[in-house]
Amino acid sequence: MVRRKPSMGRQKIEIKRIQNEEARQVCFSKRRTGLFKKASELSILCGAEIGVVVFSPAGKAFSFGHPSVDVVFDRFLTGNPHHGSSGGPAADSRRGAVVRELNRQYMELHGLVDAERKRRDALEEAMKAEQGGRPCWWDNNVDSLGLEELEEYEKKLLELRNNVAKIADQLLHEALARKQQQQQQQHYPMGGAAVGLPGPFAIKNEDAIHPSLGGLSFGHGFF
Amino acid sequence: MVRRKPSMGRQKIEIKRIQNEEARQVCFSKRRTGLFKKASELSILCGAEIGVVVFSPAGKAFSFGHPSVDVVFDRFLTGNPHHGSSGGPAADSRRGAVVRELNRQYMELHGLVDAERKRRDALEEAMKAEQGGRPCWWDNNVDSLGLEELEEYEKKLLELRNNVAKIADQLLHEALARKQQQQQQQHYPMGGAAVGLPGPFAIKNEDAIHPSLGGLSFGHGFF
DNA sequence: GAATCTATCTTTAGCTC
DNA sequence: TGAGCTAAAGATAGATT
Repeated sequence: MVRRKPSMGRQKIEIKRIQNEEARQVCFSKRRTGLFKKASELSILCGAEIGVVVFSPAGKAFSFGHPSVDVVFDRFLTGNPHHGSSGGPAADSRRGAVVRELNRQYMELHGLVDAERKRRDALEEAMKAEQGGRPCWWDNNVDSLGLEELEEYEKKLLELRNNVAKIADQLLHEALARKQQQQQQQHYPMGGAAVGLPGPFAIKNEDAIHPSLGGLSFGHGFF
Repeated sequence: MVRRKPSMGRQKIEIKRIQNEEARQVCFSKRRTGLFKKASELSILCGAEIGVVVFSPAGKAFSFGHPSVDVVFDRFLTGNPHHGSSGGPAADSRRGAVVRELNRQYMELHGLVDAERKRRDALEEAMKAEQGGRPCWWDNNVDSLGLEELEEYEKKLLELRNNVAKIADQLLHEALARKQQQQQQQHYPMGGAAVGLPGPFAIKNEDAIHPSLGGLSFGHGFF
């Protein structure tokens, strides 16, 4: 009859960096799982929105989010005032820098158009006065030479500004979409608890992001 | 002698939304604290980088990060391949959409400038031929009427495009900087554990973001 | 390395102040 | 509203497979 080892059970540990690399890796896996479970429970129990990102020491990324990391981070970054949809007034603050600069440059260019228009008008005036009201044969075309195009430019520039505002607003979302493509969805069976997440949860493991790491050796391969 | 109630102790609960609003709020506070503590321990024990954002049901944001939420999220969003500095090649992909669209619009406008230049040249040619080489008295000024300005425009537009590219690249970092100003640093005494985080940790509570909520009443004030 | 086990440590539900 | 209490629930260090 073998003396059943009664197991020391869980031992108290000091919260400081674990020196043993293998033990550190095991602890990382266990606690990362536990952290995601806690996050999941918090979001379910209290209806809170949560985003968690964890990078292993080797740089591998894991994430948990409800309703999704992307939504939560976007809301965090844009200072979304409420549950409201993004792209509303909150988006203005995010794209504020771009639009402000575009407005400044637009006003500068608009000033040039205006100055050009005035100069042309004055020139036409002087011309008519000197020639006694008899116009050059191509006077009818003079407007199409530059002013028309300049005004076309001005219009285009306005469009440009508006487009850039929209694009700036989409910047983050596109980046996030790219991320989602690169990520494989990871199932969420959790230790053995089988909580069964009811809502649109998402746990991701970004394997595909750092393909170059595959060739590097990190001791025992800490991810 | 009053019968000391022996306390039922912790009761098992089902992981589903807590209906009682007050109980939900209490649970949120406790578990949020616990979640941040777990995150902190994970980052210390395993040297992992972690970012956590939690929105209370009322929309108030809390965050924990090591080394900081901003760093971790930026790394997550840009797909930072390693610990490297942000703003490197990864930033190109982030601003790709903006720059691509600006290039498209720039090419369109450039086409207009070119067409205008050709039309003007042709017109001047025809004019000279018809008048037998005798120019209008203001022929010397004709070039300054529009073409010069158009070319000025073209140049400005190029600057605009380059500026926007730079600005787009700074978008996220500016948003992050704004966030940091709005946030008050919150101490991290944790329940009563006094773990004493040694590194550059950061727990934040974004009180200042939703001043308008101050006037709203959320039942018992769920934040 | 990942899954399992178990004794213990840690978290927290329900109350009280 | 927040801090503290108590005891049961839950997480996990260490060891084993």
